[in-house]
Amino acid sequence: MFEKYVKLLKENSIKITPQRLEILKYLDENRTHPTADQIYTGLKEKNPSLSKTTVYNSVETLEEHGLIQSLTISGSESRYDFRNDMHHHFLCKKCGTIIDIDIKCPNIGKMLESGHKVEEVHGYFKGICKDCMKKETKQNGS
Amino acid sequence: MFEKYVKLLKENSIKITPQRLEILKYLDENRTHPTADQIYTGLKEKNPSLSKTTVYNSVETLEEHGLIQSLTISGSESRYDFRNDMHHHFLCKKCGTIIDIDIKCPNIGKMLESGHKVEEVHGYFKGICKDCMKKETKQNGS
DNA sequence: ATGTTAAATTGTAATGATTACAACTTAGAA
DNA sequence: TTCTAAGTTGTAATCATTACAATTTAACAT
Repeated sequence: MFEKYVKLLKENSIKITPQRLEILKYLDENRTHPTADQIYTGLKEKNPSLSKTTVYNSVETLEEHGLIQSLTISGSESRYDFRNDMHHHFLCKKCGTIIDIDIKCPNIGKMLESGHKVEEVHGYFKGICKDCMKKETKQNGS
Repeated sequence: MFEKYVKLLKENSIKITPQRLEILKYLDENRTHPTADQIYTGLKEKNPSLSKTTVYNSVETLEEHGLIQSLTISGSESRYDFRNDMHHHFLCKKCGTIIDIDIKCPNIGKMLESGHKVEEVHGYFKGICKDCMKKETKQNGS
């Protein structure tokens, strides 16, 4: 059940706690880029003793060790992504969905030459997603 | 003094107010990607009646009309950029500076084919800036 | 110039995400 | 099994942002 996450934590010398395992599992199974509050609400029922502070602490630890990624695409709250490989994101301003965009940044070469030490790369696109576009054209009858 | 900004507002059919002119001028002259609070503090002394709500309202209006850009690179607060052309940003985790990176996103072509309607593109790099790197190597004596 | 009105500004209060903190609990090493 | 540093919890504080109602004003028509 949790072997996968136990392994991940062990490999990164992070102390194993039931809360961290639950949070990792939740993020792995919910690739919707949830907020801390959504993680908390999603786990609270089956883990009544869970505290929201623990969610914040845990995602911070997991991010520091590179196990997960945090996104600031929405502006108002952080979102968390189980994927830690480089990819970009698209935020639909209409339905709020955040979609993974599987492209790598071709500018990294230039950045490495700049003299700055680059540790994170975030590519955020914002607009109206494919599905909402379809709905719009249907409504307009055009 | 303010002709440039009067022109900008007129061209975009935005009602001209002293507050909006001051805020635009501040952003033009302070290309440090200031927060709403920094704009407010920077202008408050010479404009004692200025309200922080007005700063928030104004930057929102200016952004909606495409005159300025807002950045969510830091996560905890929005930052505002007088430049509205496409460019990327680098946030130094050590000194907090946000540096303009003059590269365009070569992925836009792919995005246009994706079916999503792209209205905004944000490229955020995070790490340690050139200056802080120099200081670090000096300290280490290496 | 003056009057009119919708829009903008202001100050304060509310909200919402996140952090600080102190008491309690627990994972993992000895 | 014991010990201790680290993790968890709940509550209270903080900080950015938004809501709102009263006042003021930009811009247009007269």
